[in-house]
Amino acid sequence: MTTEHSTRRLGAPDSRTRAILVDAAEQLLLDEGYAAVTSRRVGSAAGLKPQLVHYYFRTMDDLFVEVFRRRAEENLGRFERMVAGGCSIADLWRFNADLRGARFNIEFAALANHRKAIRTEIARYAERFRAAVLEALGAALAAAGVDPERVPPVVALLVMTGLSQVMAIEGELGVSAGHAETTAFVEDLVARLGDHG
Amino acid sequence: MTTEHSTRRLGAPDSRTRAILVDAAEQLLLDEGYAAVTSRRVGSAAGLKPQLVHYYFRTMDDLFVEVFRRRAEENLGRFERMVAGGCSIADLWRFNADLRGARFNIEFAALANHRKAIRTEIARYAERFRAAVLEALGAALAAAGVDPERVPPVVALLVMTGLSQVMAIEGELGVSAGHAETTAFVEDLVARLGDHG
DNA sequence: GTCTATACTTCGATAGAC
DNA sequence: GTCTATCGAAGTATAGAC
Repeated sequence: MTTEHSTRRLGAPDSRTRAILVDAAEQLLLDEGYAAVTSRRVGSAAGLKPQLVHYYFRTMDDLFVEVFRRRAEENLGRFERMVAGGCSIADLWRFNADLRGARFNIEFAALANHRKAIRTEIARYAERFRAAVLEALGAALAAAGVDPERVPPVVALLVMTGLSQVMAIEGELGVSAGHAETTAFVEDLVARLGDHG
Repeated sequence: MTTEHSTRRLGAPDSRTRAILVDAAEQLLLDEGYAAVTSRRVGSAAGLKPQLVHYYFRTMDDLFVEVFRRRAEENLGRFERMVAGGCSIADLWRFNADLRGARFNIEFAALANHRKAIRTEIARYAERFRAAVLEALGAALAAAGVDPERVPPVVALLVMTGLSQVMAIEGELGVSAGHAETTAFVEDLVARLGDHG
């Protein structure tokens, strides 16, 4: 994460303990927000001493970046495997509408507000993911006979992303008015596009 | 904020100093994220002693709730004044697409993740605001001749909200691919609807 | 209404023993 | 690789003088 060198020892990246710490940090982040991810609480949640966090990660930011990166890579991998087998607009919508990652995204968006290293990491991933989805969505829309002049794929992508994001955030707050209706609307639209292709 | 009573003194709600503290807290929240909103930093930013924060607010949560509530009321007031004079779909889109509140929303969405008092406050406001916008948007869509059976107003509302939200979050990260194109698309659509009505 | 003083907790991080 | 021990900084909150 950083190029400065210090005399401090650092644990191996493939360590089992290290993975456990990342698991604990991710769980804390999801359950209680990023402010709860402290070396003491991560250690405790993992059943280990907090100093081990500093043995495996130079700083807490390094730990956050690792939590993010691990999930991002996993997500990107899943997406690429789905696309490789050929995928419909409905598949793309379902992948996108997965609520599992919503809280995760909110926390990291907030974190990115004031932690430079994390913002950089998120931006890099967001662009990679964006490009991958755009390519798949463009192909799927073309197959469904949608004129890209009339509905640019990138617009459809942003609408799709925005919809699932806003429903996820509101869902967490307990506000769900119109969600069922909107989901039904999108699924109907997507099904009709599927019939065409 | 709370019904427990303690012996501690509390400053007047209409105090000038209190307003300055809320200003400072809001600025810190926007600039550096909610984790930066501590009694020490708020006091320092306001040029006052941190203990004054505790004189005006029983807990830091009370301060957060006040920051949120003040802005929410102001926002709702502005919206209602706009609607009172009659408003078009374009007006609604512009109001919604105001990026100024994006960071604010992200921070509070993250805060709501783990602070019950704040979540309750946000949910209450979100529902009020949602109802107000829905009413205005429903009327504007009807005036533009949009069939509510074909495009339910609540769906249009969620699309609108989602779009501006996702563009705001990405914009903060420095990811802006497709944003200009999407904004142009929406503005064109909205203008065409305006011509009809 | 604002201050000093202070209690107590938790934080990130490091050094060095085993 | 994991532990004990420890530092200094920062956090929330309260009591009481002025």
